[in-house]
Amino acid sequence: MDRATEIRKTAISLFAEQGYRGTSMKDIASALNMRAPSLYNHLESKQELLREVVMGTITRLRADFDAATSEASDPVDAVRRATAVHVLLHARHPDETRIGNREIPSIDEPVRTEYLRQRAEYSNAWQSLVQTGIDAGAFSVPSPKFAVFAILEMGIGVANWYRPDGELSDVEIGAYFGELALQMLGRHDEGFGGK
Amino acid sequence: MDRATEIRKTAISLFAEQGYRGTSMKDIASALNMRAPSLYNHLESKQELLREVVMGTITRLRADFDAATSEASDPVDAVRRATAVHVLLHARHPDETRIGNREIPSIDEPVRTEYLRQRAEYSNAWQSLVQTGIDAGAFSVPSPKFAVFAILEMGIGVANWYRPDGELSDVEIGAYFGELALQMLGRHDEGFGGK
DNA sequence: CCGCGAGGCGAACGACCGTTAGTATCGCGT
DNA sequence: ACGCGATACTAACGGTCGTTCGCCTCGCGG
Repeated sequence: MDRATEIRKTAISLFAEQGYRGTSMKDIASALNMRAPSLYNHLESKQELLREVVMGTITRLRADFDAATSEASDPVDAVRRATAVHVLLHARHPDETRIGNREIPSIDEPVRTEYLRQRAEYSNAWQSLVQTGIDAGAFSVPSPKFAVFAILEMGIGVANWYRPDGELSDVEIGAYFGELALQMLGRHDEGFGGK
Repeated sequence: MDRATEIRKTAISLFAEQGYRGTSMKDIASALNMRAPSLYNHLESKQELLREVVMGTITRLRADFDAATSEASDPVDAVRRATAVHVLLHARHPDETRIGNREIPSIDEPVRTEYLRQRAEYSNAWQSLVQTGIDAGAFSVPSPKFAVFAILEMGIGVANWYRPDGELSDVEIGAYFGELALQMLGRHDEGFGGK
């Protein structure tokens, strides 16, 4: 692993632990037995590190969503798969996703606006997916908009408590939360706790 | 409203919007047409403002939980009430709860450790509540621990999207999420009347 | 063996931060 | 009318920050 990659990994870890503004370039350098000015041989600015993390993560999240839903055979399967990949990304990359959720005020313009736009598009894609399911008669839910918010937020929260050595693996939690999501949407066909 | 209260309200608003470290004493003072040093006639330090917010919020959350569950007649009712007050606090105090969830790295020791301890106790109280329901045969859930995490996180998320002028009021969302929580726990008896 | 680029280093810069000290002003109780 | 407490102000201090600059060393290709 080359220096530039080491620096980025260390920065992500420290940003997640201490916050972006609570982490100095000296902190990052010290963790690699370097001095702060030496970092600038491998990057342009501290802000660049943050930008790479948050934009990379939202891009990855949207790509996973698109892949998952395009593989699905019907709306129920699509929601199950989309929830699973949403949860999986948060379980496997808790540092990156926490930074993306907590450090929004630390992102300089114009990147912050673009980042928020992409997040809104991700949320909108979910709303459309569920609406398609409702139109197809697959779901029965009093307030689909709020149900989707609930599904997304419970997946985001996985980054705060998931531990690889816990009683369920990340894949199992993804499957479990996929079923929870379908329950919350009032899935009509049979299955786990369905009506 | 006296000056001390005005300062605290302004600080909460700015901390929520820009982050604790992204907000300077000058920012707070400017919003009140003051100079930064004048703030010190009304407070001891910037950190004191943060401490008051986060400790006040977790104390309020635990008190509401205790009140809600002690009024309940059975585990199903207790979970419904506990979810409702959890959601209500996050809907009505989004700034304070967001600060409590995002600014953990900004809290100086020893307050941070004490704050995290109180959060853990709140989470533990929820786990116990649900376990009581399972023992009483009211719930059937494959992984109660993770179901509780999901319920708590989906309520925390309300602070990120709830708007007072939305299609549902905060009380309605609290009731709705209470039902979602019971679904997620695989409630055995159905409806509002209990068994 | 030489040259050169990559990458590390100390020094330093300008900006900003939280906070303190000392001073002025205003309004109220007496 | 007077004094005093509350509260605002300016000036300033010590510290930290991100970043730039110039230098030095090291290893490798020719």
